[in-house]
Amino acid sequence: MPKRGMQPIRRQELVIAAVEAIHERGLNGVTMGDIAKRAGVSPALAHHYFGSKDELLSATMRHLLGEFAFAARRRLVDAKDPRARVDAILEACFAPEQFSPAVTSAWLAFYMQSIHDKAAARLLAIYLKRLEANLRHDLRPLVGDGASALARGIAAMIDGLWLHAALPTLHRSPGEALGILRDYVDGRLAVART
Amino acid sequence: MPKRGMQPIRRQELVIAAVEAIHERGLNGVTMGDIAKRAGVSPALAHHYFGSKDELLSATMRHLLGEFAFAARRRLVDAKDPRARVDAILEACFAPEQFSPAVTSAWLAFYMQSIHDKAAARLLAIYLKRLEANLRHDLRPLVGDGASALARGIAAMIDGLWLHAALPTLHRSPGEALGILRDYVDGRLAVART
DNA sequence: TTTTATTGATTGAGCAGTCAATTAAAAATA
DNA sequence: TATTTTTAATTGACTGCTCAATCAATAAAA
Repeated sequence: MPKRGMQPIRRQELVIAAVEAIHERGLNGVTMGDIAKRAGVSPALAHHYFGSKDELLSATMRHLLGEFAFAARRRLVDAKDPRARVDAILEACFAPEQFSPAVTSAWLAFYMQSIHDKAAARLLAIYLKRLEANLRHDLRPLVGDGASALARGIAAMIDGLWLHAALPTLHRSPGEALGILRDYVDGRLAVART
Repeated sequence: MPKRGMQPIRRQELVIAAVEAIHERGLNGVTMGDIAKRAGVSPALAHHYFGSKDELLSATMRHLLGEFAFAARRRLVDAKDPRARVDAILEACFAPEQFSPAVTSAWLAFYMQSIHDKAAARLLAIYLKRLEANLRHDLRPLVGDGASALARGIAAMIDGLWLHAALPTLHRSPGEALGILRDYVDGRLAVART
């Protein structure tokens, strides 16, 4: 039952299925069969559209990076002062779209992957550098020289909170995570004003 | 060339080799062959002493948990006031023994594993709960009701800093990580004293 | 008739786990 | 002390399974 123009639809479906499959089985535990089954197609079709498992996983990673960039940009446009811009970034990190269990653990799986995979490391480094640069830029007027260290601290805490949120045993909520992050930032800003 | 009494020695060697192999190949990418080769024995011997790959990896996880508990206890004995006790825990997390690239990425690999593996999740939950309970206990006299949230924040930041330290692209140092953590704690303590 | 979507069957590699055979130390026996 | 026996360490060869990747065949739309 072939309908024309399926390519972009199937690619999208497979990428989304990959996120969920990674959540269930882990990045290396997942098989093309898992992903294809979830997308409702045959494993052969996944190969047809992506050429290889590596390519499909790589596309999945780019998809996540793109979604986050979009969420952050959307929140940044109507944030005027530096403090609001910092908050926009924090909110983007814990918005429901970004923060479903499946999306979070796929993100973290790619973090782990980039420990020993150069290609993944390159993609992730771009994302992390940009995130820190944005934070540093907006923090500079607020804390001066401490901006760089604070940006690194915030970036680290975001990832730590994601990591803990991904562990089902701890059942942490996004709201709680945001609160902890804001307390951190407020504490540093208070010290800087002294 | 069989020498008697090799069992404990080989088990130890294999566990340490497993940590390094996990660092290079990831938890699911690693094979019994990788680990055995690094330990200088045949794959069959690894099976002989551990029965299965799962058992070897589980023993490796327990090894890491045990080493950390030891490092923390050692630093806690001569920490007198609450603030010194908090610092003892932070220092244990970033002490050179705990903080080699291989050890850090093996830790994180087990974090990821426990997203979809019940047995790993149980072990890790015990560790995390105990860490947070210790922090909370020592923070209570310093920040009162905020102790619980601050303990969670510190635990999250520790793991985030580990995660970033494991990414070779960012080349972060343990000293920097400790500085960021201490700034966080100091900021919150200053706010609490107000 | 051409092009695109789709799959079932197949291949080949890699790997966990098994087993029987080998070696040498230690213990038991003469 | 000299010997035989037992026990532990160790491995190479083998088995069976899973999975990524390929390909030829089919079906429908254009």
